[in-house]
Amino acid sequence: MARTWTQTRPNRPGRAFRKVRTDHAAETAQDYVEAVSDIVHRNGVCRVKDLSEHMGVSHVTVSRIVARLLDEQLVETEPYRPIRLTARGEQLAAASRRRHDIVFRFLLSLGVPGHEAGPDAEGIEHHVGDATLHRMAEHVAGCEETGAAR
Amino acid sequence: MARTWTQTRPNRPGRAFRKVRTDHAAETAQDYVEAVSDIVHRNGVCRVKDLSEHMGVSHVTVSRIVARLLDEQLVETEPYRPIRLTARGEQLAAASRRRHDIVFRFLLSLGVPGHEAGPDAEGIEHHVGDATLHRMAEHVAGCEETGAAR
DNA sequence: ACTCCAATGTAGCACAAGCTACCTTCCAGT
DNA sequence: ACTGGAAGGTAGCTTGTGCTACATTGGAGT
Repeated sequence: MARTWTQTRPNRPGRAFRKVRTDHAAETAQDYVEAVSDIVHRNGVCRVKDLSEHMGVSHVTVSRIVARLLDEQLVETEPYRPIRLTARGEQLAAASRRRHDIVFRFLLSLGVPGHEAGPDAEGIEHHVGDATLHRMAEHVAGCEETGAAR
Repeated sequence: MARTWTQTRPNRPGRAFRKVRTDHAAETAQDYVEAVSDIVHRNGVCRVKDLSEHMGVSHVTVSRIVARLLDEQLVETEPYRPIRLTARGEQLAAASRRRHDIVFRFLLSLGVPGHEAGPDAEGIEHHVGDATLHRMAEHVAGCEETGAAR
């Protein structure tokens, strides 16, 4: 096996590992903002219920997270009213969706079947750095140039 | 505003959402078990201190997580003593490392520079399904056949 | 205009993972 | 043999995300 222990597991304290709790909150924000964007485009409005179904969690969880997005000025809403994205929220949603699309299409171009590429892209998208994303985009472009997937 | 679409709309293909986030504890277990394995191979023994440096968190966080791994019989240890993997722990570590290696080498074969491939692989490895992993392995094999990683 | 119920909000619990502050243990060097 | 400092354990707080149970709201339909 081509890998030695110290090569890929540098003892650089912490840098290679995420700070789980902190990062996760940011990922969640992105996921929700992206979901709001999707739902608004599809349904016209986005309600707590829509989000709770989309994310597969209870409405309680959703409304707490929406409250945080409100604090962060990513969404605006009032009690019992639909949820809209602010300009900042739209920006974040667009960036997230772009990233997601690249990862998703990259997986397809790799030959991963669509039913697995979707969930995998959801999980992966938050963990690809700029260089990796760029390489993925190039790979997708290369494949689409020379024909269908692979 | 008449919302007549109160029934659930299934997610569109390609937007299937990530599962419950309680899988997260399992990811942590894998990361720690892999780290213990790495450290034992490198240093001979693995201490709480080594883990806290490796993971970039305080020793308190480490010892709480180690206690959980103990419950799950993935490691064995005693107070103030080094941490060893059980047979189950070794198994899990081996599986995790295999997965990690494939993702890491795949990123390299894509042309991602090593200093970014490491952290990205850490994040990505837990979100790669079997089909994706298989495709990645094939891609790596293909690249190593036709020459070095670009 | 009222009423009923789905949607939403609130209270309060669990648990993971982060921290600081403080206490205990072990062992290396005298 | 002693002891001081590093390693590790414990207490207790914070935040994030999940839940159930219960209270409130608003709008659809009578």
